[in-house]
Amino acid sequence: MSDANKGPARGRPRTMNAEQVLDVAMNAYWHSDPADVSVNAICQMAGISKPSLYREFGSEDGLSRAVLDRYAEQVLSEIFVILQGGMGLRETLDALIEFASSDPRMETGCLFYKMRAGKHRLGPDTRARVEEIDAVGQAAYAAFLQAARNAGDWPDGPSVEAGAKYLGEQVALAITQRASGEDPARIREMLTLALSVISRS
Amino acid sequence: MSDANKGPARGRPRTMNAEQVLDVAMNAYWHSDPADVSVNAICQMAGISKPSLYREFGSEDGLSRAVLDRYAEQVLSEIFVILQGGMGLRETLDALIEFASSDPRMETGCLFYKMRAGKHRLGPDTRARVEEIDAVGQAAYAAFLQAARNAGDWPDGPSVEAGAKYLGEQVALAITQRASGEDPARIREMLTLALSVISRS
DNA sequence: TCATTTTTATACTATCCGGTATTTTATTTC
DNA sequence: GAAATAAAATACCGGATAGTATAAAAATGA
Repeated sequence: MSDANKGPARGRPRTMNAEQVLDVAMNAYWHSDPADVSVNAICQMAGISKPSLYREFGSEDGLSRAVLDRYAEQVLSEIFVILQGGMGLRETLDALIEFASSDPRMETGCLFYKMRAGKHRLGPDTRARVEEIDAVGQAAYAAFLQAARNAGDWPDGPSVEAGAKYLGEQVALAITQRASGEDPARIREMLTLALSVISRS
Repeated sequence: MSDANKGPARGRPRTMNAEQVLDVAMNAYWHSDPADVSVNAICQMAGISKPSLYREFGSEDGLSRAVLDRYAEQVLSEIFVILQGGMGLRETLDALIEFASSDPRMETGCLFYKMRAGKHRLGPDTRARVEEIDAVGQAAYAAFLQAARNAGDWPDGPSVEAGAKYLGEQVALAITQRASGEDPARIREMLTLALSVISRS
C-alpha cells in the first residue's frame, strides 16, 4: 500500500503491456463487434500469447469487462460531462446532438451500445457492468431533465423517467446509425427532430 | 408449369415438410436471434436430419433467406397494409404505434430488425434480401408521407426521405425495445412522443 | 422377385472457439 | 555457476459449428 511495487524482481521479465492489450482489444471490439472478435484474434493483433492474456485477465469475460471499464472512463465519460456541465437545456441537447452525430470517435458506433445490444452474448461480469453503466446513464439523463424541469425549461408532460429513457435511446439510435454508415447530416437532422419534442425551438 | 406435380412417384417418400421446417426455424430465429440458432438445433427442433435440410435449402444462407421471405409475407406485410390503408396521417401513425407497442406478435421483437441489426453475420443471399426489404420499406414510408404532405397534413420541413427514415427507425426502435422486456406502456409513450413531431395533437 | 430411384439416418470432416498443460526462456538470489 | 522463480511459447483439449460422404430404408416399375 505504501510504494506501488513495479512487479517482482524475480523471474523472466514480462513483455506484455496490459494497457496496450486493452487498447488493441477495445479498438477491435469497438470497430467491429465484441461478439465477432475472438481472444485468438486479439492475441495475434496484440502480439502476445494466449496464456499471457489469460494470466492477466482470467477469462474472455474478464478481458471484455476490463475493456468496458476502460471505455467507460475514456469515452463514455464525455457524455456525463455534457449532461453535468450545468448548461441550459437547449445547449446541452445541442451538445448531445453534436457529439452523437459528428464526433469522429463515434464514426464506427459506440462500444457500449454494441455490448448492450448483444448483452446475452457477454460473460456474466461484463453483462453486469453493462447493466450498471446503463442504470448510471439513465440516472444522469434523469437528473439533467429534472433540473431542466425545476428550472421551468422543460414543461410538464412526460415523467422524468420516461424522458430520460427517451433521450438516452435517441442518442443511442443516432450513434448506432453512424456505425451503419448513415449520412451524418441525416442523422443530425433526425436526432434534432427527435429531441425537438423536449425543447421546441 | 401445367400441373404442380406433388413429388415423383418413385423413391422413398419424404417425411420432411418444408413449411413446417420453415415455421420451426422462423420461430426459433424470431424468438432468440438468427445468429444464436444453429442448423443443428433447427434440425433437432424440427425432427429432421441435416442432409434433408441441406437438400431442401442448400445452405444455412438458403434456409435463413427462405425464412425471411416467409416472415416478410406473413408478418411484415401487416406494416405495409397499415401504411397503404389510405387512412389519414393521424390514424395511420396511431395504427403504427398500436402495432409496434402492443401487437402480441412483436412481444419478442421483429425478426427482420434482428436480421438487419446483425446483417454482417448473415449469408450473402439473406443479407441482400434484408437490404431489399429495407429499401422497399423505406419507399413505403416515403410514399405514405408524401401523400400526407400532398394532402396538407404534414407541414413542410424535413424532406420526405428524412421523415421516412425517421419514422421507420422509430418504429424499429420501439419494437426492438419490446424484445428487451421494456414496459409496453412506456414504449408506447416514447413512440407517441417521437411521432408527435410528425403529427402534433 | 429384383433392379431402380429417392429420401432418410448415421457418421464423419475440417475449422474455429475458449481455455489449459507443458516446456522453454530469461531473470534474480545465493 | 546453480537453484529458484516467473513469464512466454507451443501445442494441445474438449466442444460446437457448417457442411458432406456413405449406407440403410422405402417406395415404384418390370
